Amino acid sequence: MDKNVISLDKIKVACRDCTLSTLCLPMGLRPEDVDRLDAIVKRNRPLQRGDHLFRSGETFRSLYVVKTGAVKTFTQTNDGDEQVVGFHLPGEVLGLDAIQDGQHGCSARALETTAICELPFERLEELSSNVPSLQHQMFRLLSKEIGQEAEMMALLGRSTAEERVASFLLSLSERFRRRGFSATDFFLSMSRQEIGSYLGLALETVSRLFTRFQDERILKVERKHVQILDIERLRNMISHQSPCEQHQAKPSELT
Amino acid sequence: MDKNVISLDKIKVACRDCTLSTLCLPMGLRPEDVDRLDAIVKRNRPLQRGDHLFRSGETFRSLYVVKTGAVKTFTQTNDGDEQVVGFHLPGEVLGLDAIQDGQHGCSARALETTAICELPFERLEELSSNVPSLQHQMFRLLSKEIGQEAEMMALLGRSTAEERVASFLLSLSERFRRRGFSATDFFLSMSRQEIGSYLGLALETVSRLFTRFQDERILKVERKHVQILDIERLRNMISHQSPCEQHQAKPSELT
DNA sequence: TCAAGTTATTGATCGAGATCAAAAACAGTA
DNA sequence: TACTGTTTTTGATCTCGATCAATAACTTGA
Repeated sequence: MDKNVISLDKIKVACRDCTLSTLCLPMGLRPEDVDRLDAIVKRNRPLQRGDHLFRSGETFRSLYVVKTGAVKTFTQTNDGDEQVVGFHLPGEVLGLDAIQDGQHGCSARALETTAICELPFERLEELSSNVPSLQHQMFRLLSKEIGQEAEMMALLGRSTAEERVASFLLSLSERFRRRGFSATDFFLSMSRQEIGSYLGLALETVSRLFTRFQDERILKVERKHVQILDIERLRNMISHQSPCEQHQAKPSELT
Repeated sequence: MDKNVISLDKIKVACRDCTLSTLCLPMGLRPEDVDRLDAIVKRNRPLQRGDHLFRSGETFRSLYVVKTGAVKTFTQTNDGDEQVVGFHLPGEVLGLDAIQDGQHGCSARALETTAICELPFERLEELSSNVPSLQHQMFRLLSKEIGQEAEMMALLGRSTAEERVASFLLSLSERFRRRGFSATDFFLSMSRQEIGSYLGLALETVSRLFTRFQDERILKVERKHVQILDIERLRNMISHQSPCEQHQAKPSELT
């Protein structure tokens, strides 16, 4: 009981005190506007592994931000099994695709115990009208999602299994780093099956690549526990799969 | 000279008189707000086939709406050749991914003679702040793009070459239909190469599938000219690739 | 501590689609 | 009208990763 209160307390951090505020919506807002945003945020009790945050087809009412833990989004394929559409780490927003027609186009469930901030969309929209910098942040947020999905399309359209797994690991690594965790030592909260589904690969292929990367001393993999031993070799995999000129690093990539 | 004036006149239709207004941003706006939107739209002279609308890396200043014609967006792959990211038909918006960091992440060039409406983004943002229904439309627009890209990811991640080409043709068909053109008889403004790049297939595979669909009396293909003879068979290709239950049509699909 | 279920690894085989190659159709131009 | 370059079609071959199958490792609960 006492323990429960404490853990709920931890979860109910105001936006202004939240460590994620640089990743999440408040970025670039004036303190008083952060407080106004804070006022509309609902902080419900955490989800347990396997709990649904929302289901495909449900009416869209809110955006959700992952605070701690991890969530996967997925749809049903024609032949019945699930197709993973994304993995969402702390500071990342879910539900953006549902604004369009007012219903969720995919389902979301927790991969582990997960705390969520809920942003009722009508109130968020209203607030955006009154706070230009919030409107701007919303546009940026949506735009970022579009850019990231386009990158993913390029990955799925063109790349080999090796490149896909390398990209996936680098993406996780970078996202953990930004959140203040180790970029080279982390736990996967999703199964090989789910990784495969997300990357358009069979789960066996994912497993084999993990094994191969381990044999090549690029990784150390122990079930869910991954250590990146040679991040440069991973980077090289996605930048020159062909014996071609090194691409010029765009300045923006250094940020 | 006279002819030129006439064609420019045709292009400079006000939003309120534009046949695309149901597809484009004005949808759901009050007439007076449409006029305010209209006031910030720049209508430059048409692009010729091969002209760039913008290039990857350029500073982002405006969104662009295709008025007539067609545009492709693409990025450079590591091994030098281009990866097509999207095809854009009349009423569709380009540049949404660039809001995020203020520079274009892909290049856009005209596939044929193309008229464009330019929407300077700063002014659009300002107007959105003052016109809640425009802000709402902007959110919907961005959200729609996210949903469509997620669908494309699913297609690229899971589907066979046959399904990809079938989906591509159905998508074009539907988009032409909405614009008042024939859904079963149209010209492709892009090459097999470009289709293949977009769908993650070799151009030879695209060509072979066109030939096969023709042999099976599903299509009639003559270079760029496509006629869909049996749209139901195309639809079946993407809904049951496996001998499984028919999926329930969502009500929203009937719209 | 054992049994049952789940998830991951490893091996063997097969096929869809890439790649290589050449011919054919077409477009632009002098 | 022939000439040059591009785009498309068609054929032959090969490869990557899917699929099938079995075992191993881990997890959970009684």
